[in-house]
Amino acid sequence: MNSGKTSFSRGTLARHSGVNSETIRYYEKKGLMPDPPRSAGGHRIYAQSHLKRLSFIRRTRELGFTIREVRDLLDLVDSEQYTCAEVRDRTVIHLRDVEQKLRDLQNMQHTLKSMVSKCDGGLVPECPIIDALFDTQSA
Amino acid sequence: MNSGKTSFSRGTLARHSGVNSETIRYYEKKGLMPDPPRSAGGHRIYAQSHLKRLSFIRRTRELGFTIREVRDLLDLVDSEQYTCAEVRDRTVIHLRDVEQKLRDLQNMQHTLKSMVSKCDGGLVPECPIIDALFDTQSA
DNA sequence: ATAAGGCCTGTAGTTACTACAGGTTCAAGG
DNA sequence: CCTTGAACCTGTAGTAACTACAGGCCTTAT
Repeated sequence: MNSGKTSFSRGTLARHSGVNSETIRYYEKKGLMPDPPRSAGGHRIYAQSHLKRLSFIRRTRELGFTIREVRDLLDLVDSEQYTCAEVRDRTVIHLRDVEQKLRDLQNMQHTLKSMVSKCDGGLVPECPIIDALFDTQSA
Repeated sequence: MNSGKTSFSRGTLARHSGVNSETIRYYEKKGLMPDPPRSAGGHRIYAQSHLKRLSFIRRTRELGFTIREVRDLLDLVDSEQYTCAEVRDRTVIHLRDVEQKLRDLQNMQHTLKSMVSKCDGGLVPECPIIDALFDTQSA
């Protein structure tokens, strides 16, 4: 992929970026990727800069940023008027979200574990898990 | 709410269960809640048993079970042929899912934290976060 | 008896994709 | 140069789990 090719198709971009080719079209519609140049027949033509941008999007999505957050981040970068502080602020806000989800999941894990531990896995329909879930008092 | 009322409307059920009244209709369509009896004019009429079932659904959803998993669990309970072992197995499977999500989020948290720590929050557009995200080499 | 509120139905919107159908274009091999 | 099969084009529909209408009927309290 470093073999000097300076332009490529959507499928090739997909392969090199690890993003599904339909998803590339979706990102274009959502304003994350620019409308690329087209061939005479209407096919999209991509360059290295597109690959770089798409990789940014993929990495940012993998870190759990929403499409909207990614777009805002890209808009900021595209404006060329961003400061490091702005970017950090957004990242910190996202980090807080992640940490909240983490706490929620830890609570779930705790509850599930304690339900499972109360259960002897017997062959009868007397189940502390079902009881716990049906019990109106329990949280 | 313990005031002896033996039947109530959808809105009242919603208030008592903490589930949005539109969501009750949705659960009915998805087969989690039964088609309830109706008044002469077509309004749904609910009883205590519905409140109990809906609370079960809410609690189970809060623990991160999918609609499908909740329905399967309810089908099992409704069959009255389940064993404690079956219920525990499903709960353990779900627990594994939760723990995988937990690990993913912990990775995110770690990456985000390390990006933020590399950033001095300066007023210039030279940002280690953006660099990290744009850098094709980084994971 | 009447008016305000709640309920009825079906449908559309949300997020972030993914997967077609039906038709055109590209590129490689002969 | 021509053929052919793969890849591309468009728009739309499907996924999960709700939520929010619109337009109209029912209930209930005064």
